Amino acid sequence: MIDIDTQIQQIKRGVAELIDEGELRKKIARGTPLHIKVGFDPTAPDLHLGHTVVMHKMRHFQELGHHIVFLIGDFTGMIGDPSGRSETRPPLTHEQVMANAETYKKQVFKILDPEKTEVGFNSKWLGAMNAADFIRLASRYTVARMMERDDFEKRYREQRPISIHEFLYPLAQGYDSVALKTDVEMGGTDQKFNLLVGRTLQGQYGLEPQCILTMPLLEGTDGVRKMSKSYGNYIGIDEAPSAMFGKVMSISDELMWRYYELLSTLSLEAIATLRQNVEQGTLHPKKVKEDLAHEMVSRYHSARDADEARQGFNAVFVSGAVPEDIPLHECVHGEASSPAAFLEAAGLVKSRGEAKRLIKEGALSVDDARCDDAATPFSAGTYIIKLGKKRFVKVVVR
RNA sequence: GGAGGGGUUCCCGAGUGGCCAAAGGGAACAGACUGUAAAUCUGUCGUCGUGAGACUUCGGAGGUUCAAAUCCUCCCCCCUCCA
Repeated sequence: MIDIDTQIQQIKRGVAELIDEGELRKKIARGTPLHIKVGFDPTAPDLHLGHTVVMHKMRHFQELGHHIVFLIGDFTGMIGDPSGRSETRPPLTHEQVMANAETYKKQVFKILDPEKTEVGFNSKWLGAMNAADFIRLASRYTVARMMERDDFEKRYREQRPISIHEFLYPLAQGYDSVALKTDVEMGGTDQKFNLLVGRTLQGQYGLEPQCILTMPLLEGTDGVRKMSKSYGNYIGIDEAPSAMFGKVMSISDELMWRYYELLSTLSLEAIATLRQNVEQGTLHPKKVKEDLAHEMVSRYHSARDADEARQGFNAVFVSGAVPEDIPLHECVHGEASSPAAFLEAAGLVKSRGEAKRLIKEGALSVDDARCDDAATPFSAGTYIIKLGKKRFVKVVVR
């Protein structure tokens, strides 16, 4: 076994909070692999870089020889983690859950070691409970303690609805820890409340309370809100190399350091050196950001893809070249062959009016020349159309 | 069950009969500037139309009126307090 101090040191790196270090030391000292639980929602199989922060920590535990349970919350998914935004979701069918689980596996094993990962479903024990069991579970927690949760407290204060079943979510998640006799549960800092409920419930059921480890939430590409699919500020780990590269490049310099800290495998010392060099002006921040983008693309695709993405990025945005693989749109001369018409037909804009506005704003260029004319139909031929900075389409007029 | 408050365009939020496609902010998009950065400045931001203008939108359905997001009726949903 790796000695305890080394383990603790590695485990603590990058975490937001660890409850409680002393307890964790004792658990490790037992010498048997710890049972680490991390829960995932069954509805969102499109993982993004925000999810990977926790996964890397899971990976660290695996490397230290511990046992990871990747728990898919197929039962709790029927409730939906209370956020105030989401309504109750319709329960997924068993087939959907299994399909999502497969998608998860495909993605998470880019980070986790499949040999050392147990994939579980919490419907196994939660689905087996009857109404009386649930009442007994609910009796273990009080409304006052439930209202301590930031989200509940806030919504109550703002007179926004809280449904009773939302109280069941933390309880059910907490019960998972009872059922699995979890030693450590991990999650984002937003999960702290739920994780603590698990800790409390374990005590109520006569078990040794789990340790809690929260990881910082990664901000999305806007640098403000946490990365989330619903905010549209995410970088998916299944995204194409060029898209992934471009999205990383679009983050601010300040945010870049945050991404380095939470996503890169570079040592904290190495990152500090980079930062120092940038601040002293001896290293260009764009280069540093490119390296980060390269690292991400290499991890989820390949080093070669990353090289190509870097080249493509610089070709398109620095040298003004046309990217490869741009969509093709065909139309017939005289029929919707005016700029405004084919922009709409090609799906680059939502309406004819939007196309016209953009053209008026000077966003359209045809074969590298700005085009201000929304109405004149194109004559037969092939044109490379650029709308704004990022949207390209090849138009063939017959 | 009773009393009161509320549901507005992607989000927040103003708007109590015509000047409202609806203030303001945010997001988004475009232009300038750059490192496709960020920040900043400028502009756009319901649909159709070159335009004048037409059409659809303010929880839902009806109604009053020359005219309704604004008034009336019924219904649906949310919140608070009392029971």
